[in-house]
Amino acid sequence: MKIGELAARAGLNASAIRYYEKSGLLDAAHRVGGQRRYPEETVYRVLLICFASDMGFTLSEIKIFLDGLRGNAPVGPRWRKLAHRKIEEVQRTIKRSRQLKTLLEHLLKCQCASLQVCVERLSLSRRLKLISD
Amino acid sequence: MKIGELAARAGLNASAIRYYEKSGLLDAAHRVGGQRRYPEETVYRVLLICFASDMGFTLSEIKIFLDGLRGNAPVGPRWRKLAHRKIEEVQRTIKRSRQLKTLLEHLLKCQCASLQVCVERLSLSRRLKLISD
DNA sequence: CTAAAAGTTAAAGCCGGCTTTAAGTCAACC
DNA sequence: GGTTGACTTAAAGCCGGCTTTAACTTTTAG
Repeated sequence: MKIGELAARAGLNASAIRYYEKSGLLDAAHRVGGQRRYPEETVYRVLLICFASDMGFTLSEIKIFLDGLRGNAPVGPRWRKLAHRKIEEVQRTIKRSRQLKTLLEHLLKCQCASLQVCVERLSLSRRLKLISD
Repeated sequence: MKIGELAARAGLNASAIRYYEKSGLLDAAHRVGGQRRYPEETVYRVLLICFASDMGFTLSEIKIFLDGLRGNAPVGPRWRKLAHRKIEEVQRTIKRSRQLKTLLEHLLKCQCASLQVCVERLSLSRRLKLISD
């Protein structure tokens, strides 16, 4: 498979694939006349990269993730550490997102005199509470 | 209040404050001998910017948000449109985050032979499901 | 056989949100 | 009144994750 087909099957540009190679996420591909040729498995690997990327992993995190893959199941202390860190990060994100959603939905229909009042009513973030002191 | 104090009270660098001014988030400050002087209210405005920024708004979105403030309560069609868009965005974020959390917690304790198996068991994203076809 | 399509490289560009740098000015204290 | 620290500006730099550009080679279709 040439780079164009691989890219198309993963929904990426060829330049992104080359970038992944340069970043160490993909091994240097086998060449024919200077051109990269890929085996079928690479599609899976690239789709994994896309998935992790969608999930908000940075490329260097994805490298740790992929380096930890053994028989397609991730393992190893580095990986476990990353996973724990990510879980905490994700929990904070969820909390923040819920607060924001609550605030926005409230603001769209509220009659409060000021943001401070809304924020108090919704018991939002310490940072914004500081404001109303 | 000079820029350094304002910055300190908002937990920012002075350069960030100057950047906000240049970006139109803060009005050009009153000057004394060429130096910026701020009234107390500006602290509130900057804290609002920090809060919105924490919440994942871009600076240009924050501009819309602040431009819509009337008596500290946001209004106007531009603002309402932004709010609706943000709510959808936030919903997607929450969904994605939950999936990721589920996947990571599962991977930390699972005995699945491969990621494909995990993904199937957890009924995850279409994109990764494609992989297991 | 030829022309177009797809591949190659290194290097530069882009985005947002600042920070840093350089060179200079102002203010606060002794 | 001099030193030091906080301020000023414009411009450049940084980060990640690519894309674009330019100049070139290889493959493929007709």
